[in-house]
Amino acid sequence: MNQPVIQSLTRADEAFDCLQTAIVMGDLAPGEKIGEVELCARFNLTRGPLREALGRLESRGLLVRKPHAGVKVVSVSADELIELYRIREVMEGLAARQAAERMTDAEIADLKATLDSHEQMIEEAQGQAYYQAEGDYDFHHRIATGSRNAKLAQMLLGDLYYMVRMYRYRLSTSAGRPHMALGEHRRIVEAIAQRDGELAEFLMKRHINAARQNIEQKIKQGVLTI
Amino acid sequence: MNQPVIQSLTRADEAFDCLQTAIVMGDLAPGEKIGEVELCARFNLTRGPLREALGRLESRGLLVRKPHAGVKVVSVSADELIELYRIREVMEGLAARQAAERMTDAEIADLKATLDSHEQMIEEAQGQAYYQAEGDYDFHHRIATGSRNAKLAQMLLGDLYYMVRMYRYRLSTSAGRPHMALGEHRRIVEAIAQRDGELAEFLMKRHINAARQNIEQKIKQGVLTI
DNA sequence: AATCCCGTCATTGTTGACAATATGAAGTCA
DNA sequence: TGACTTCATATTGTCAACAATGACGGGATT
Repeated sequence: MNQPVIQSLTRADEAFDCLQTAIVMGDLAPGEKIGEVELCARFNLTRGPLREALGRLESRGLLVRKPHAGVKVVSVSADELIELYRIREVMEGLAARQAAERMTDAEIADLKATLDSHEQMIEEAQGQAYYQAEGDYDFHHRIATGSRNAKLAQMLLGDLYYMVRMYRYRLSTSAGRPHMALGEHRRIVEAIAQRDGELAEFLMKRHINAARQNIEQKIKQGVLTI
Repeated sequence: MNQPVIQSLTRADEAFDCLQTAIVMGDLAPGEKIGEVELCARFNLTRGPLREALGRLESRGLLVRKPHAGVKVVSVSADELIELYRIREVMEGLAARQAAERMTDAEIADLKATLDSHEQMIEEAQGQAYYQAEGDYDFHHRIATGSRNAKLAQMLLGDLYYMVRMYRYRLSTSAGRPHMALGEHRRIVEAIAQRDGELAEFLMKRHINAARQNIEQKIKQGVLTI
């Protein structure tokens, strides 16, 4: 009766999830030097599974580890954030193209419905950038999985998005392009619905390119200091 | 005096490298189910560092692990191999474009020299596909690092190339496009030397696209059975 | 005879203790 | 006074034993 619940996960997986979300949510600030014992106490873990999780996170580029010196959360510079968007541009362009070729009609209908709910959420929670960011994440998530390209989805969902989201949370309202992004999303879905892969790729690339330029501009204005 | 040598690496790193090369070289066949104690005996390791390395490899997609059931080398289907090339196409296209914008003149000169040595190696070791494959790998490696895009290079060198090389070794002479590839390489370098990023991207994409079509054709002919 | 259940076994997951190394402070010398 | 060396400490890396879980085989029952 001591809540065995859903013990399907191993401790290392648990540690991995905890650490990853802690990093993404900003509970562990970039550049922060963290000790293993401290983390163990914080997440009720022992060092074995923790170290395994740390290894995975390092392999994914969220942590940097120097032998015998400790581990610290990766701190991405403004330039590197821009580079991330350049990568997203080409990879998500491919994802959109393949999604247009391979998504089922049901998935596309679902995607449209999702956009409707996003629109409603934006109208209701005017200015609540958080929900919008989550909606944006949801949209891109669906495209990635819809590409039916396992490795592509893994790289986008497992690597890039976590790093981007990490900065989204920290900068809170990085985007600030409320309705504009939704319109772009709609056009992309339209292209996918028409099975026009080439157009979907083009629109997606332009969409991410615009987001990058937006961030670049704000950094230049000093609004976003990283 | 017991050869301390260069102990800068930790055991887990050592284990990671051993496992990774073993997988890439085909010493551990895809689908093969491997026990931890067996691996420990094979590579003179203890289970601690080994497990950490296994975690990293799983995170990179070279292994699949089922709790309490063991770990086995990932087996990629023919379709998935093709998908890998689709990803390479867009990512290396970006790498080529950024390399054209950012590589130093010295790096470009070095790259040209590398191609000369490749040409010589191909002529000398006629038909020795191994050396050619290594030369090809070297070329793409240099472009990736030359892009000055850390994350892009990490994803290419740390994720994709290992999976592609895994199949290169297994299929031994997968390529079979000896001089053609070298010519394409030369044209790409030429575009980079002229700082024409757009052209470099286009040529690189076409280059990888051709390689993909070549493999696709051979699979269809039944020459390559995966 | 086939299927289901149960117990043993091997393998994985976890834990705590031990060894090795880098960081930091104190002391000494130029 | 400043810089270098030395030592102590805390932290990380490693190891071997313990616990838990899934897999395999034998037996009984339908």
